[in-house]
Amino acid sequence: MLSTACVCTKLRRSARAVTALYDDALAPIGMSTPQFALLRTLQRIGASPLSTLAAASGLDRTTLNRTLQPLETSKLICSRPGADQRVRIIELTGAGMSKLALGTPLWEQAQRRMVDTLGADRDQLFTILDRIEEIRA
Amino acid sequence: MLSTACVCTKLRRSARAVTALYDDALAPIGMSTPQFALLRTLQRIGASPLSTLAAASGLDRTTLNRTLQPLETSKLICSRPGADQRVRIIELTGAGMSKLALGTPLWEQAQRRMVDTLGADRDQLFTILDRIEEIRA
DNA sequence: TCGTCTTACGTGTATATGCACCCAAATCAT
DNA sequence: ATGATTTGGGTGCATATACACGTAAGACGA
Repeated sequence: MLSTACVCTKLRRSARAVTALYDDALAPIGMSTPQFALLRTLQRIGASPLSTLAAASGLDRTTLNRTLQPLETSKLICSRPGADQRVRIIELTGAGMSKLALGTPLWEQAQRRMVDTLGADRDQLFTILDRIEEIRA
Repeated sequence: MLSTACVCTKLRRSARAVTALYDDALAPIGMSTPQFALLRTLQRIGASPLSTLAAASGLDRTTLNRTLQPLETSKLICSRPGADQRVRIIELTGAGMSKLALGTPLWEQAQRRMVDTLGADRDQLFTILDRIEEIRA
């Protein structure tokens, strides 16, 4: 593989590699990393409007909507209108929580692999990535 | 946006942010960052079989095929069979080279923005990402 | 040389991602 | 109250990404 000086290409490439690792780990429960990450986020913030969940995830609202569709089809999440009839509340179902419980050790396996590989560089990496996430202004 | 301990989520998030920055910069020539990166790679390695270009780019062969389609439609690249009738040689067209010339200062603008933001951390970041790219083994 | 194995590709399918544009509900100013 | 504005969502479209599967051409051994 050619080396690149392009920060964007470099980051995209590494993200793909890491995604493949986590996807492999999650394969037994038939979920992708973005999907599983969504369940984890929902668990943390609880039932929330679509836009709130999107903001929490750092995803575009429309992207989130599309990502939710297969999860709603497989009943891992459900949605209902809020008091404000415009909002759509997204919520974890019982099946979703079970899936989370099943997937967590699988996710931890990939995560441990990364943490071990990164060692002490992990803090530095996260610090740099924090800065990078704020760039688009 | 919620913070996350997940290395995968973190990397994907930053990659999206940086991609948006480069995409904005490249908007005047109507190309995405992955597309432009492909032209740059082609320029570096010259006319090559699909699989060679895929390996150089660190992309799946089938992903590359799909990414090439709009570029071939807009005549920025062309393809022809090689001596070995199985291979498909991908090549930059004149229009492709012109587009590269037009886009390069735009790409440099985004790249400079990143380099300035990262400062001395850039080397460390690249070193860490190099290690990360080798993880899936 | 004739089958067999390998290699290079293409396509079907599915998810990930976000912009432009549209609709409906809530809010606000007059 | 009512018309204008803002806010929350959904969809069409396009690209990005890769796995599974199928096909054709080259390579190679018996």
